[in-house]
Amino acid sequence: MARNKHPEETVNLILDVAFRLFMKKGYERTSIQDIIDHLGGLSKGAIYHHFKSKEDILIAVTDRMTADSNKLLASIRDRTDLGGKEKLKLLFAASLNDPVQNDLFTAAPDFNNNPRLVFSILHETIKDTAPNYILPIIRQGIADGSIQTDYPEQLAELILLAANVWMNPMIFDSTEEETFRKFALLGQMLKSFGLDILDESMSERIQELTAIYQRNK
Amino acid sequence: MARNKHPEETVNLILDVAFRLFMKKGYERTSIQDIIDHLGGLSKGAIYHHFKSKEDILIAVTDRMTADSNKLLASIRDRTDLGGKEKLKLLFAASLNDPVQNDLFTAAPDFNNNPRLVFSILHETIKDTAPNYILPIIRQGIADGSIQTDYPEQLAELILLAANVWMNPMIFDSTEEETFRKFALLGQMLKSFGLDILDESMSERIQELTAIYQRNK
DNA sequence: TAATTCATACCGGACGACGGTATGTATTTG
DNA sequence: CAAATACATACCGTCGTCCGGTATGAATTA
Repeated sequence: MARNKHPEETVNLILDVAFRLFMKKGYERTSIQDIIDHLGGLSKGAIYHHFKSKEDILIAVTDRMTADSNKLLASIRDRTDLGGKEKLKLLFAASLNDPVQNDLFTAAPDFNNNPRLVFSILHETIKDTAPNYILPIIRQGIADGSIQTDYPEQLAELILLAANVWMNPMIFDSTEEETFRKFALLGQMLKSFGLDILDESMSERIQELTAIYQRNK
Repeated sequence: MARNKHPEETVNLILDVAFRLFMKKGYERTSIQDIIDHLGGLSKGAIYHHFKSKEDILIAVTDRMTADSNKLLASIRDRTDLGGKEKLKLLFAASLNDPVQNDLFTAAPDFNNNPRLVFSILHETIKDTAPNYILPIIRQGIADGSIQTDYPEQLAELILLAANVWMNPMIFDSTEEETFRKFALLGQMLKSFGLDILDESMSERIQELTAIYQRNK
């Protein structure tokens, strides 16, 4: 393979291929050789020139996955025209309606046999998304009176764990019906914290995503 | 190593060693050779005589871990002298006060770098414990009027996910303070579902367990 | 403009460790 | 005593990683 004048293209190619394979076959069952075979001529040396290990590729892949999502979260978090509760609601809606969700659910990653991926999501959710994106919003909500809780950090974690992990139909292979019921219960729980932020259109949307996943898995 | 007249002892030895290593180093970073080295003379042949794969050992290890716990859950689930809500409360108390928890938290498994273990817990919680142990109790509670919900399956999952995974200080390396606050928020959430089943003594107990973990990790 | 230097993209084989298997042997069991 | 079982040993293919080497291009110098 000829030397690429724009090495970032090579990096992106490797990440594209690795992403697809990790999602389809799982991290542990994807070998470096598998990746090479889908690289169209590039070699093992190329991979280890750009990444220091297989684990390093996984980290880059998940980083790229969440980068866009985090940008969306940050843009809502940093708005100055909304109260805390409004931001939370918008955040749910915007995340669900993000068109890239369609791509992800169409890809239908096999999380059921993907300990590494699930672990990454879990870890990222608790250690990054909750404290850096949800917590500031909740704090704002406390300040402006739209959210009441004595445990903002924990509320951020619990909400995200339920919404990001438990509600994710790809992780626990939920049917449309189950997703609907999970969403309803999540709504009740949020309401009990004074957060009446889920609505019918969101429920329909997540059922739609579930259906996409079930069709393509 | 001489042939053992009681092969179950060999099986248990293998499981003991594997358990300790999986907890300390994580599943993926524990090699078959590591296990052999701690077996006191036994060889690879012995392991592969009793287990068909490394994964198989992990399954046996986790099965043994949850067997006792499940026995406790079943004994409460099957009592006929208690209402649904009372059973739930007793279940929380009994699980926390089980002395084997001290051993586990003293062992201080490194879940932070243990995707397989965390995944196993997550999977077992949702696919086994929730439907087989919690759900029947919730159904009973609905029947006897002590629990109200339209989504018993989902409530069982959500409660257990929060209590078993989120609240587990070993998984997210919580401090005593964080554990206390998580427990308080969990209590609020349960109360919102009409389940005022957490009390001060449980809070103290889980803080005690957290302290044990933090000392030994 | 041509020659030189140097960093970097990439190649491809070697290596050790890994999980797993085939086969042999001693001991127990029925 | 024969079959089944408990283990040992030698070995296999694959894996992730490393590393010496080459090709290419950009910057520097002449």
